[in-house]
Amino acid sequence: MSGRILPVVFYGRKTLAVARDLLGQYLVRKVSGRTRAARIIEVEAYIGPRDRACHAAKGRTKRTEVMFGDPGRAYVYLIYGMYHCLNVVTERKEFPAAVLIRAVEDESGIIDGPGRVCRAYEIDRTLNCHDLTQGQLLWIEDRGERPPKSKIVASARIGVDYAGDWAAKPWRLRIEHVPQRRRTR
DNA sequence: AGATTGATCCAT
DNA sequence: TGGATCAATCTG
Repeated sequence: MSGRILPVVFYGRKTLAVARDLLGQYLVRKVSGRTRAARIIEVEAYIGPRDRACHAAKGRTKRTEVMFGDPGRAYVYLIYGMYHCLNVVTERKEFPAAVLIRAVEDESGIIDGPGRVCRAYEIDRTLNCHDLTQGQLLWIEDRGERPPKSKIVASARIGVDYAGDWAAKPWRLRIEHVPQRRRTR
């Protein structure tokens, strides 16, 4: 099974459009000679220097630098000293924005939560800044399984209460028929 | 509800 | 250079 590797022009668009269009696409990971793929079912958008939930709102630092660069790169960071989160960089160069991959589905079932996705697919900071458009190590491809717009449900982003008004933006997108794990926060 | 865990960032 | 913070998850 294979599909069309998403090119730079896919990523270099408005972040919400990229986020929506990433749903149903396949995250593909090649590690030690084995290739695995998982369908993306939930994402979150982080959009620009004014979005207080976006790491780049704190400025351009070594960590956030990749978000200011070319679209189609991976932004991978360590959170709580234990888990990794995978984002894809969007928009034009110099405009910091990204889409967080929050949940996927593969033959083993649903992998819910960005830390679990990275753990299951062996994604860590060695892949930070990785070019997702080259079909090597890690990429995203279109297998023609994108959901209709009517099946996408939007809600507030998770774990960004510190972001004031920006926390309420409905920038978390999920394919609706996929059951959601209960969350207490 | 509380513990875990370490890189990062900024104020002391 | 220390210490608060954190796009999370696991165990109770």
